[in-house]
Amino acid sequence: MTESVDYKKTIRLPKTDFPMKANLAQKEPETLARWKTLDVYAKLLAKREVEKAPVFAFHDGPPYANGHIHYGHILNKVLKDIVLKYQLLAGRETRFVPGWDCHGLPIELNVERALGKEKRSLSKPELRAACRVEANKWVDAQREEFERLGVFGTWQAPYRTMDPAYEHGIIEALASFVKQGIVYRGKKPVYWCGNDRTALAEAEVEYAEHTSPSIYVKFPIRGVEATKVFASAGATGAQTLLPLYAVIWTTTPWTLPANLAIAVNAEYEYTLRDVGGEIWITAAGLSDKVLAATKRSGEVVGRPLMGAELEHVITEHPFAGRHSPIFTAEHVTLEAGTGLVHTAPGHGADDYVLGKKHGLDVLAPLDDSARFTDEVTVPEWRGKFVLEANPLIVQHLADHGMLANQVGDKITHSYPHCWRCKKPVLFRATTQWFIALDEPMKARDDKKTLRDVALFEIDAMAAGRDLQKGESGWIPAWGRDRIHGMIKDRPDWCISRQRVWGVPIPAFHCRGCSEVTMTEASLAHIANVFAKDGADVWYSREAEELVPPDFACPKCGGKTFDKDPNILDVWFESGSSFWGVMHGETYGLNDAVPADLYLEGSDQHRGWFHSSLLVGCALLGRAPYKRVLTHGFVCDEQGRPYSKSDIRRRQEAGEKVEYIDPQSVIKGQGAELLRLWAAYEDYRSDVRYSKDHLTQVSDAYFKLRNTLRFMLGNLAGWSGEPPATLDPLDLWARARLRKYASEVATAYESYDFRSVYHRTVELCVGDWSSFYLDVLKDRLYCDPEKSQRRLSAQSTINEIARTTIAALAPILCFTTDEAWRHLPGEAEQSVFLRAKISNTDFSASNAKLVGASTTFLRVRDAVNQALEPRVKAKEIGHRREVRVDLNVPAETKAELFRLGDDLAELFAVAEVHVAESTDMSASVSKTLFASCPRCWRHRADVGVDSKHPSLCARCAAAIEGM
RNA sequence: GGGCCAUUAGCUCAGCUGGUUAGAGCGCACGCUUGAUAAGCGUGAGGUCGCUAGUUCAAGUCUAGCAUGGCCCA
Repeated sequence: MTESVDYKKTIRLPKTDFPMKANLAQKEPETLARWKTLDVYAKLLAKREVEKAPVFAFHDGPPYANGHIHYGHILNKVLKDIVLKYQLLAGRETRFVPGWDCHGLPIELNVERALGKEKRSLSKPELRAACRVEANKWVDAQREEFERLGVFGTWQAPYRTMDPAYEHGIIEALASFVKQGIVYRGKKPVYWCGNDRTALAEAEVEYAEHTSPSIYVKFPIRGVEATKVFASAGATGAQTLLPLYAVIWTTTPWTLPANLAIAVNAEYEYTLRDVGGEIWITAAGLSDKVLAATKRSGEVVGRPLMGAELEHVITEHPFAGRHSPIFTAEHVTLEAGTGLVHTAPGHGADDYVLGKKHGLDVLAPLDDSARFTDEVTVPEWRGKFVLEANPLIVQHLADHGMLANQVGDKITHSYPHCWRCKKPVLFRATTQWFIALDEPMKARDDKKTLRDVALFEIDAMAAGRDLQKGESGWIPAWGRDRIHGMIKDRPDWCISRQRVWGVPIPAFHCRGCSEVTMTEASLAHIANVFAKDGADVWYSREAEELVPPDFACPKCGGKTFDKDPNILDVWFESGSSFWGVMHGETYGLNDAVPADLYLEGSDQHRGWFHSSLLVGCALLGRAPYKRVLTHGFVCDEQGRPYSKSDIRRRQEAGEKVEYIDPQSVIKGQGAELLRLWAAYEDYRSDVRYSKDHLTQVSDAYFKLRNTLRFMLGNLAGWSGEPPATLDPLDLWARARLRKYASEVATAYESYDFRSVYHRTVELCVGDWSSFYLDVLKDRLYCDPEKSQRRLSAQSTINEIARTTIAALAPILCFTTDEAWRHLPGEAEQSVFLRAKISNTDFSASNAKLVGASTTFLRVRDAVNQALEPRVKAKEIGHRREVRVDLNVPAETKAELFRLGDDLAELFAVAEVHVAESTDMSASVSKTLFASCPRCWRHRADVGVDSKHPSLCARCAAAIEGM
């Protein structure tokens, strides 16, 4: 009583070196270096191999090797890494071979821009060499940025679509299509620059104002065709004897020689109007405008016709001396023109599709410099550059009475121009290579088409073939509808591009007879050449050096050839990745086809998933993957795309938005936060990103970190000694933990990472921090060091810490690695080499125990509510000095004691008295017990020990034992 | 214009096959603690479940349309 003892020194407060402050930006690189030194990933893979662990075949979709990584890349790679690390911790072998898409236009354009004028003097091999350097530059940059995120993978040996081994795979994939007999050459309109004599990609076209002729052209409808139209319109009398014309509008007179049809919309109304001696057909809604533009007036004749009624009416071409039938098409609108659309399948995309549908020619009577060829019926126009021919054509129409408006009418509109020479471009059909979607595949017994097989595969995956029962191969399930619609409606695959930086289409053109040859055998030969020397040889060697031995033109027996000038569509390249990378041993994957999982953004339903599926169906006869998981895009708080360029555009438009550079986040706060962010958002739709989100993620991070820290601190000095028996509360905690573990495993298995996040936060906040750990403090701090109850608590905390760290490891790989090393006996280890995530069964007795806590916490809430006003009123200082009187139903009372018989301890109050009653109520008052100066509890047994008259019995014993 | 998707508290998410006063965590406000302290605990205020019709005894949950936003096409 007289002595004043500093009891604080006799209690065991948490003690750990695991710091509260994370200092991630500095620690993460250290952890990465440590992983490298320990060779953690390789060791883990070797371990799984020794264990003969099941393989989870995971395939990386190659990002384009162009520019630094942005949030989309980060989201994608982190999600992949979470899957990968989970699979590893779940005991499976998962080798992640990262890849890059290295060929293609953007890199080629970058190189050209950098070279400037020099470009023109560069040979193709030189240009390709420069592109290779450029691609490698970005591969290296992105590799560093991806590795910094903590992503495991064989970074020292990635795949690149420009690797000879990979190029070999591409040619083999192409050979499989040839084998199926579905590769053909055909004509298709592409953007074309007549000045540069080259095809242009979409990205090479710039829109600018341009003045074009504006002409209304009359297509005569004669004889029975006219009679038909008049009859449908119910027109009678003298007017039916007048000349009848379908009137179209165009701004490109030069495409008229290639006109083969007229398109109308089936659902629009069309009217006949007598404009003074002749009758014009136009859409009803545009009729007045057309008359105004042509300075005419006139009465409506008969009743309006639906576009559908005009279908198959045959008009006459105004000068080419052939027919031009009317077809219906959905692309016809009432925005401008006459509602009747001049259709030249060789000069327009819609026109091309419509022409295909009706079996029209793809007529494009131009040469490479956009001059008319001899196919043009009017001799004076032949050899003329099309834009120079324009006025001649207009005059010709006028001279022959086929022009409805005035010579010289103009329109200024937005028109595509060549990005390089700035001249207007045109749309011109050229010969391209295609893969037929609707031709029976020769190498198949059932003769199904590529489209048939692809659609079948999409549904087989949706039905969960290759998977656990009830699981769909499309995650989320609507992925099936999306890709199904795209495959169902897509046209034939145009696989050729008129560029240099890519894999050539290795076909040989016979100099003697122009026959083009590309066979399975020739491709097999080329594939081997490429495997050895790379595709560059196509440009550095002569055709004769590239053909197979004893090769001759199958048609004329010729021996001299030209090389096909086209390269493959890059989607064909990346679509072949499962073959180039997953198949065989090149990348250490042991023939892991089909892959268990592809995981990319939802834009890839049109891109990589799509092309991979088509290649898979030709090459394997099935999809190259068992599952496809898609994620959305990264958007800001308003839901607008969060990309540097988008934000810059919006800033220029005066919006108040800022772009947070991901590298600055990594350097400032650490990559871990971005990893947690990726797990925290619902990736199935677009995910949000902003400073506030980062703050929120950071708050959650520190909550988790501190909870772990507290647990680690309370394991200080614990020798691993197990208790003889476990305290009921600890039994509850273990049951609760098991429930959590099973939920987490289920969540990971179903790729539901945010559920892992939410479950973990709920657990740490709701169960551990505010209840379990809070209650435990008294035991941990004040009990004798080796008391059974203290050991029971510590061994349970050890379980909890290990399970929680393991559960978070796929997401918070840096922090969990650090925390793991602060566990007793794990200082030199890595969480990835030691921890496992397992789905332990959650038994019925466990469920009952966990259920009891619900009751308990409900009663505790009632106590808290009773307490709150008394504390607010300053009547009670702390719950430690509170006596609780409970009235509860009998069954609640029984439940209450399942977590332990010391309710005062569980409620963290001085005393609890329970009485039975029909409903529940709680009241609080001040206890009469004295408080123990060591443990601060108010207890009945304070002073029972004569040696320590101020202490409670437990504390007296604890002091004695020291 | 078409296909697919999203829209529940300030934020991130739960709400299963339609069924009592819509939940959690964060944030916020107020209070407690100072033996997890650049921490911890408690209490509380926040929602006409995007809008409009409809089906139904009953709709956040089903149907249709619309709006806003996204991806992919045209």
